Amino acid sequence: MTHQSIAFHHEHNHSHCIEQALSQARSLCKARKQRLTAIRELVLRLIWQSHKPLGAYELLPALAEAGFNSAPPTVYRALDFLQAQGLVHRIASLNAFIGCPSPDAPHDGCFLICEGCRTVVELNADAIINQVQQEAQTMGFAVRQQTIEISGLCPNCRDKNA
Amino acid sequence: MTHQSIAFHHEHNHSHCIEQALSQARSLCKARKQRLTAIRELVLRLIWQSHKPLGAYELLPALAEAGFNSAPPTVYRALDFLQAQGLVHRIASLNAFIGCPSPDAPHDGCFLICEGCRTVVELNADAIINQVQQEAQTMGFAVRQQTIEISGLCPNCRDKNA
DNA sequence: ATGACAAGGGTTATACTATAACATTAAAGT
DNA sequence: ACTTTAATGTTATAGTATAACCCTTGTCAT
Ligand SMILES: [Zn+2]
Ligand SMILES: [Zn+2]
Ligand SMILES: [Zn+2]
Ligand SMILES: [Zn+2]
Repeated sequence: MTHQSIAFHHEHNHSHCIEQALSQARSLCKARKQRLTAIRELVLRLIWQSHKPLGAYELLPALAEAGFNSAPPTVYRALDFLQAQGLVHRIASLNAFIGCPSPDAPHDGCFLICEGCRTVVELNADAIINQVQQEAQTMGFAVRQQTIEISGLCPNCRDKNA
Repeated sequence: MTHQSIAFHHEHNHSHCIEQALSQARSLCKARKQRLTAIRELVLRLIWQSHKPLGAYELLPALAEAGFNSAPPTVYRALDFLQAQGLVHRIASLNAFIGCPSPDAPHDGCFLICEGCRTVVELNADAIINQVQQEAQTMGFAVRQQTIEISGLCPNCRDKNA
């Protein structure tokens, strides 16, 4: 099992995913002198509850439960921060957010989105990104950002449907 | 100049783009026994006013001017039809719609989006799509749909900024 | 310490995007 | 003509995101 595909294995030790994400976030923010406040950490933890992307409004009830203000700006501010730090990605085709498993270096994600179980896996897709760069270059186009979101069926759901 | 990149050349004969798109749409719909009604054709024509994507709500005033009902469902229905026929694509990262220059065969577009002039070009990106297929396959993932949207600067805007 | 400043968060309102549901009209097939 | 289906009109509402303003808290220089 590759590191990337771990999310497609439903029985993996997910608390490890959560703890690793939070630990990485803390050390990254510390190194960058950015403040991982209580709200921000909570939002990050909520997003990492699973490998399924969450919409901003799905986060609000949990913020309310935790005693924070739960108006939209609160969660969008936290999400903006987390995105700026590369800790979460926004999935444009779903209007939803997913934790980044490798936030050390800033990058655009490349996502496999299962339409069966809604699990999302972020690929290390250098090959795709290089291919895109190449195509763009022949058009004289200077790439700044890439949105690459692939929908379909993960191995589990594909087998079920077969 | 390649066929693909024509939209990046601001001085091209755009009425030719429009007429070709409409003529293709008429013949495709006829062949498929689908009705390209007045509203649908108008929406398609509006979208082809330029090579810049339009939001659904940007179409409403023109529909009103033409004497049609201009409530959101009207334009979304037309857009749904045009998308189903492959005549327009939705750009998820912009919540906007763009005409498809090659609607004969159904496909997911692969778009270069200029952040300077907002012009969008659809690539014939078999190479990218094959690369994506390959990456997905190694994960056991069955691709159904691809969202590939590249933002950056077109040749013109890149030169201006330099 | 203390004050000045910047960053974060609370709060209200609103903009923007998209769809549900049901009534009415127009088209197509018999 | 009659039936049936597809398209459009209409009203209401759901879902996503941001503007603007104010107050609190943290940061930092003095
Ligand atoms: Zn996990
Ligand atoms: Zn990532
Ligand atoms: Zn196309
Ligand atoms: Zn441009």
